[in-house]
Amino acid sequence: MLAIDILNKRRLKRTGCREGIIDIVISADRALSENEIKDRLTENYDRTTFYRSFKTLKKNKIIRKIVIDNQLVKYELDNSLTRKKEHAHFYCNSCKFVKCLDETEIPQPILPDGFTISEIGLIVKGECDKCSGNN
Amino acid sequence: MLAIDILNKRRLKRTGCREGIIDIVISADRALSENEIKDRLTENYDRTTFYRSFKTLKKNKIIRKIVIDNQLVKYELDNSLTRKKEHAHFYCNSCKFVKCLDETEIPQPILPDGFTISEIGLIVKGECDKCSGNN
DNA sequence: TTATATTTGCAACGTTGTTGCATTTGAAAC
DNA sequence: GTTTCAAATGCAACAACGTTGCAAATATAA
Repeated sequence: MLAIDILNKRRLKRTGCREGIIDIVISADRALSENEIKDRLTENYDRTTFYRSFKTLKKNKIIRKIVIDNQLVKYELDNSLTRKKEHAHFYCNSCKFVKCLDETEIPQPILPDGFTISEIGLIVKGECDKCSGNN
Repeated sequence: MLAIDILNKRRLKRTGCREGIIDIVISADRALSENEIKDRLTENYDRTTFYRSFKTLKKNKIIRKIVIDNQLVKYELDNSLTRKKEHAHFYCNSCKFVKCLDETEIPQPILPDGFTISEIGLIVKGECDKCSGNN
């Protein structure tokens, strides 16, 4: 999976910032925060450019936003590109990493009549094995 | 249920800001944002005081934070005071209100060995009956 | 009424995120 | 390779959010 192909397929211009973000998210083994991504970029981009790139990539369903908390957001490759289904996320309060919980079932929400769903998010917080001392 | 009693029971000082926030959250029929609460307060408090009151009330399990999105947080009376169990929340993308989904089951997360849970949050986004045009 | 630990308000600061605008650049056409 | 033009970038400015340190005010307990 190449950043270039992903951008071309969506008729988005190939720019350094976009390619960099996509490459990093593709090769990451877990969801990353904006700063974690920024630190891994080989080149420096203006804050504005960086934010705008995220917005574009989100809108085009290339990356997916995982809201852990206000002021704490992580990004991963969109489900449509990973061919993963909707899944929950675990956040370790100590080491701050995020892990996909592929086994945990996302419930079918029971909504009042007339309500429609566009998105669902399930966040589990706690301590991972290394931080809980239970490993 | 009185704000005074809630504060006394936890040995917290009864201050205007704390009492005001608690009173508003008790009488609200849905989760409110900080600004919605601020607007309903009869007195004005400094931003710092307001934030610190929230922190204290959260820490003492009087109010509960519902993270809708980064930059959008709502508060409701803590489950321990409402005697409600853990429940999901619905957020209407159009009218921005939050509704408790008491019927929707919160799944038991399946975690790797050694992982522990402290908190779980299930947010459903979409359109309510009034905004979806399906009512 | 007094004493004291807590809370408040203010000033200052840092982060996050957006907008407008001039400049630069990617991609397509020639 | 050169030209063209819409789109993306970098910069400045701005607004909201959130925290910290500190002096002054205040709630509670003695």
